[in-house]
Amino acid sequence: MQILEVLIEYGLSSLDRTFSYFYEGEKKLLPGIRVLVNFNHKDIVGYVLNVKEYQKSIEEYQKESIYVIKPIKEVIDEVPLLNDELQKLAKDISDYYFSPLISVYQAMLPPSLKPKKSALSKPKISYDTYVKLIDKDEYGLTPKQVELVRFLSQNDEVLKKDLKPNLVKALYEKKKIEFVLKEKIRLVQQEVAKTSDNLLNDEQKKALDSICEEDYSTYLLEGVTGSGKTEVYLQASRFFIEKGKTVLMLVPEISLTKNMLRRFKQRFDHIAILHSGLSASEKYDEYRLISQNKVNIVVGARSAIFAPLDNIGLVIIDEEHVESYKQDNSPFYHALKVALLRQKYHRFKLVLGSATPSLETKARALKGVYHQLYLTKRFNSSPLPQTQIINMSNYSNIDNDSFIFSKQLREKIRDRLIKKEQVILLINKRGYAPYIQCSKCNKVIKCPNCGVVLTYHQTDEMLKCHHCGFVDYVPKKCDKCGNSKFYKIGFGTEKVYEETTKLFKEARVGRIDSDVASSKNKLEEILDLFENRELDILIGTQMIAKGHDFPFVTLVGIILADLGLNIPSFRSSERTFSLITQAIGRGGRKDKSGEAIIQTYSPKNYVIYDSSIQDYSRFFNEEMKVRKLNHNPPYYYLILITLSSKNKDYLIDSCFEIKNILEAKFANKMVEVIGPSEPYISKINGKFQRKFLIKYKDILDVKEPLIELMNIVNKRSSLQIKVNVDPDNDY
DNA sequence: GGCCTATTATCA
DNA sequence: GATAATAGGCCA
Repeated sequence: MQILEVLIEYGLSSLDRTFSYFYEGEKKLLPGIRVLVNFNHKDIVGYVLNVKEYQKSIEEYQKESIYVIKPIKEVIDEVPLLNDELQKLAKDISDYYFSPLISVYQAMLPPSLKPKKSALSKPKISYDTYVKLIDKDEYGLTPKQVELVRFLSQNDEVLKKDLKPNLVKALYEKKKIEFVLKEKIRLVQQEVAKTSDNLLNDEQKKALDSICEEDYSTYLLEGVTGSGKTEVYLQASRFFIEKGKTVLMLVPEISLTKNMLRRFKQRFDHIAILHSGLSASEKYDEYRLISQNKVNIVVGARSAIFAPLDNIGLVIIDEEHVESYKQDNSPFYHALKVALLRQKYHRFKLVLGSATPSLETKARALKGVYHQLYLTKRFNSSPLPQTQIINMSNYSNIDNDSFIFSKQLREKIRDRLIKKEQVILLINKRGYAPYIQCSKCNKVIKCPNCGVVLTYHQTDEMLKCHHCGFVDYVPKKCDKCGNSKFYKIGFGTEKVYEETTKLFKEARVGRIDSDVASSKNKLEEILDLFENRELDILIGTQMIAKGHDFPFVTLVGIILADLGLNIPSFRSSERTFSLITQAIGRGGRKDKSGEAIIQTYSPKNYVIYDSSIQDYSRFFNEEMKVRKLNHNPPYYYLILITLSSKNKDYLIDSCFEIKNILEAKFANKMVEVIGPSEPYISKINGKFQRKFLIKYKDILDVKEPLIELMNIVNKRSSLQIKVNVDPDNDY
């Protein structure tokens, strides 16, 4: 008799413990398999964490147990789903992110293998039948049969469905051939012509040599747009593959896997792809290819960090600063953190590539935790675009026919249209949140308590601080200049498109907005049109700023750079800097030099200025001061706690109770509790939400108190808690 | 009291 | 997360 310690498929912190079931069958069960069990009157899937063998009978065991133990209903897997490393990794992630262990397993595995009831109806392994010759004696065969036997003797194994069915049948009956089943790989990869390595410049060579050194550390490869980071990735990959190691290549989003995959296929074979754009069956097949050691390179997005590769030599995270590496639902993991955790087992090289590294990464590089590598020279030495900042609060700069365009931008667009060159117009609408600005002195209304921009809520026409919870009416008069008229700032792509077509009637204008972005085909279609110069002007949000190469773009216009600056998040400056820097880098490749126009109400703001001159170090130094002042990362670590309940009063009461509990626990520690405050989305599915932000220096000060808090909240069925460690946003 | 719905405890 | 047990609301 075996006693199984089983995790239940429900990803709840209150159920983040094992339940015991027994098994009296013949098989020797192993940790890491799935079983079907009855849990509270329902049959669901469980994940076996531990197996204990007993000589005594279940009746005897039951007598000593305080629980009534049930038998499992079914054994689902013969072999463990995950290797030793990944089983341990799941535990590390669960501990770090305060998330249920089962939800980590569910995040790690493809849909067909997830420890979840729904996985049972997901695609299974698909097989192809191959024909194999076992007896080449042609005696007594018809001419057609002889022909097939000879063909098969030339070819080892041939797909059965490619051959004539009756001939195959006849030869099978004469015992000339046998059938072999082989796992089918449903994702069809396009063939790509091979290319040889590009010559490296001195900086690239130095970076490559460092990455290939005999140690196991982490590198920040800081390289401006177009400095040839990918070529370094490729040649470093070759080094590790030739040593018999495997390589994991992460890119921030699905649309960028395509490009990166093509680059890798030009040099290598045996590559698997992992990202959420694949179908469940494709994911399952790619996953098996990896775990059976049939590939030595994996290219993918965030979840590919869980690829069951063995013997990893190199992990590359490209565009390290991009927020999509952080999952924003349970288990809230960040691919970089997972990579660092995996490094403990594999001792691989970790390379973080970026033109504008996250402040956390850059700070670590400067401290010597990561090794710093630079690529400062652009490919073909093409110059960076000339950049001009336009002050939109100066009325004389604004075009007479439009409030969106400056005179300068309109003039330059007209010039490009005449020259048959292309224009990109960027609307910085990331994490869009409307705010209020004085129409006369351009003062943005901020929170009197914490200086964060107040968000305007259309529904109740109130201004709210998403940092500390402050709420106020829209002021009658500006407290700086006494003016009584305010702008609500927050227009979108539609408005800009409308104005553009009005001002430039002859231009062919394309627009990428949320409608377009949700349909993959439509997005590609518009990008293709622009690439083929069938559009003159492309309008869009941040998604047009990255990845794509448009050699005929000689002008980039940033419509209102402040939009991203004034969102209530500690990362808004970092994001805006990165976006503007990248957008400017889009213009002027090849032989044509480019220009960029940045329209803003805050021309003196360091984010705007530093990005206009593409000076990351300068921005880093300025922004670090702000982070230090406001106790934000990388000076403090953050944990975002969201509490929710159907009962608003109960929620608010509980929040203050919790605040007291936490403050008592954190007294005399370097820990701050901020809140409760209203999150930007304050009501979801009929449940009200409030949030706390915990700022701390040492996780050991926070760990136990938070676990206790979660236990307290979990005892109250009408109150839910979500804990997000290292949140990407604090609103 | 009886019926319906909302809330809460519990799962091996 | 899903279910059964329990509490709450309303009517006759």
